[in-house]
Amino acid sequence: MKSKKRKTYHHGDLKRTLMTVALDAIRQHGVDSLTLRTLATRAGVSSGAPYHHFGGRDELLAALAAEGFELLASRMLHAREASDASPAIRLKSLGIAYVDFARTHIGHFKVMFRGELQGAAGSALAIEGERAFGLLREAVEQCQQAGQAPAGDSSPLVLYAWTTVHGLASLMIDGSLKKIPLPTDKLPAVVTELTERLFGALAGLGTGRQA
Amino acid sequence: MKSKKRKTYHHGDLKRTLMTVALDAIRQHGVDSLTLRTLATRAGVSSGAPYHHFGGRDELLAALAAEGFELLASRMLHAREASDASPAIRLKSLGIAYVDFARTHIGHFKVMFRGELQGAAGSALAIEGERAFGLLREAVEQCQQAGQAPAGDSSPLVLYAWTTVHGLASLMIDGSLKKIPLPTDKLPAVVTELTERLFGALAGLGTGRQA
DNA sequence: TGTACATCAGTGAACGCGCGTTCACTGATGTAC
DNA sequence: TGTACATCAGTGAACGCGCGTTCACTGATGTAC
Repeated sequence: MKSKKRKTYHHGDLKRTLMTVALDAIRQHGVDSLTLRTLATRAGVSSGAPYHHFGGRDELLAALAAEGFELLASRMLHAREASDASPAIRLKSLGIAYVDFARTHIGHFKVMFRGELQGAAGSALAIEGERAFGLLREAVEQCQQAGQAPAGDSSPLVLYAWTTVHGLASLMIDGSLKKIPLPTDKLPAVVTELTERLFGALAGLGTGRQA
Repeated sequence: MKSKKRKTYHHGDLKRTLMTVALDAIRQHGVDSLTLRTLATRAGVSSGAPYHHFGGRDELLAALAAEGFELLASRMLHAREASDASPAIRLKSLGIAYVDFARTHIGHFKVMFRGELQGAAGSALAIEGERAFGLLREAVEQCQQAGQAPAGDSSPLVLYAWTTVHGLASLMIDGSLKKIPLPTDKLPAVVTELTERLFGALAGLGTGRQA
């Protein structure tokens, strides 16, 4: 079918191809319906081929999740470096980077945040996920030190930031955003603006006492 | 095993039992790993029994989702009735009701918001889901009319509200909230306070132009 | 109240299917000399 | 440059398994008279 089909016996880049095909399938149909067999078919190889690159289905998913966490962290790190004007602006950039990552890496995002991967590989991934979270916390606390966010325990503020970006990302990904009549082609701009607003509102929070 | 096991040939309330057991399994292990066979076993009946009450697995899931949407709408309606002081307070109550529903109905919530149910039953459910969303929109627009939220297109504000409650609910449900060191027993109170703050901040939004 | 019968709601064996995974194999590629 | 051989990365048939689903059956319940 594919014009690309070089009839070499050795594929050359099957590992990457499998991951890409998997991400595409996950983006469209979710993690659960992913099977190694259809993956192999879609990649143009036999059903046994993937086992030369992954220990099994779970290992493939773990690899995707790990890649996703790395990408997310790198996006956020990059966003932080690019805008060192003020802590508040830095925090805003981090939030936008988070949402933008989700928007452009739907497959990764879905694998990363399905709760059911736990286990041995799961805890390793949890540590990975901690990095992005740590960046958020750091940025929030720097806002506090600069007087751009209310002092005190940072946890509620971090929770607020996390809620905002993760909520927006989740809605975008499960398709619920379609309920809101926004021009689809302008969605990125709208999302950016909204993220800015939401994070901008952080400075106005926290006047009450902590629980 | 169960002391409850009345050895009547007819179960009496198998439909409800199956749904309850299913919700429990989904809460713990997610939708994907749910099988009718283990469900039947857990309910103490044979593998064929569920088919006297549901057309099949998909129909059971659809029933759970429908029940969830009804419960959510009823919770939100109740919250709205209970607090007709001012539009802003009403909006806050709706948000709290949403998050509280998610917290106390994790199984329902997971079934309701997995994107992959589409199809014939899916569109029917989408309409159901529209109800809760409509209540939010209504409350936001009443805030606008009362001057408690910035005028103009309500969509960005509704998106803001939706993002907030859904994000908080999602984080609670996939376990990510464990990353934030909060006393577990006080979580409900914290969530309530946070939701109040988030929705309270809505009035300060929207000074920019719409996209 | 008792009896005959229809219907309801279970049983449990059986079916086909698709999946993850394994394995003996084989063609292509890399390397030592 | 050519040859022998090891290794890599595929093939494709086969396996067992658990699942959704079906079906002939049967015990329990409801109803008409």
